[in-house]
Amino acid sequence: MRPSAKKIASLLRQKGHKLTAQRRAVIDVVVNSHEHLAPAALYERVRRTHPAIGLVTVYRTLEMLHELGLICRVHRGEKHGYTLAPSGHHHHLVCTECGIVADFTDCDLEVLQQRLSQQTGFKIEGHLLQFLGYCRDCQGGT
Amino acid sequence: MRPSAKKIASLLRQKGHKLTAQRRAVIDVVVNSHEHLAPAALYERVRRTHPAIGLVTVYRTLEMLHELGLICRVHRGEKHGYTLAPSGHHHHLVCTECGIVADFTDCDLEVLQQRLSQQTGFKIEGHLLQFLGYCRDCQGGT
DNA sequence: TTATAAATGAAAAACATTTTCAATTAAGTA
DNA sequence: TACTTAATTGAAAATGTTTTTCATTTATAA
Repeated sequence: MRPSAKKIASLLRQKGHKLTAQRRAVIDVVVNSHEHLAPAALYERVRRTHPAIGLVTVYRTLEMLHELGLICRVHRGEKHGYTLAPSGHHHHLVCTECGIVADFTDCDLEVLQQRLSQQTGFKIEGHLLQFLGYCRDCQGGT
Repeated sequence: MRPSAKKIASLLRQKGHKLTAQRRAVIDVVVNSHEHLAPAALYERVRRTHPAIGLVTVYRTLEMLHELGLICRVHRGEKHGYTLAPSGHHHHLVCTECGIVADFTDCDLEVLQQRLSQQTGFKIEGHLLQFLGYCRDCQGGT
């Protein structure tokens, strides 16, 4: 489930953060975008409705949302950006062309993880799984 | 199989690249390190045997090796670095503490990939899979 | 209201990476 | 071996990204 802007806002306040106009604006952009956005791109979008916002504030808000687990980082070649985090364990399928993100939850890596752990002696804490490709709309053109 | 420095060197020349002392030095460091190294860290190490090398050259060499598929990028939180690429399809198990990398080859993601492709209409071109944890040596301390 | 701690924005600092360009050099050829 | 040439190198500058600093503003609780 993708969380709503309202839900995120109330969570922020629950955690003792102030709900400012700037934060609302950032949250709105994140919630209303299905692509993942780099801080600079997000900044540009937020400026449309909130021209006075500073890039620093975007960075700070993203960091905060990330710490609260409300957004997550997406990798796309050398670049990366953030996208809304649906509740619970999940992964991304990312379009390399337009950046749109589809979420999925089933990854079945427990067996593999268990075996790797035994073979290597590593204490495994997490995994990074992401598929890259072209979404329906981006398959035709270059 | 981890490729040897010699093998990498001959591959470079095969591809029409010159084999300079600087490149040898970078390759040696990569081959003799089981951690993944950020460009700056690699630069420091190469300087021990080759003090006159420039950071730019390290960047350029890494880029070249990456394009040839001889090294690959490892993610570690917000940071990233490069490590030697064993031949063929493989993935990494990375120690978040010391950066050491263990490789593994079996990931069994074809079934999942197939299903995701059908469900979403994405044309999937690749995946990013990596486990993060603590290696045997780094499990004790903080 | 008012008090106050948190948040903001501008500017500067800190980093990371890329570009430019003149000087150097690996490697093929005579 | 000496020559030629295109590739490579390193310093410096340019670019881009992220963080820090600090004075000012503001959300929120009393």
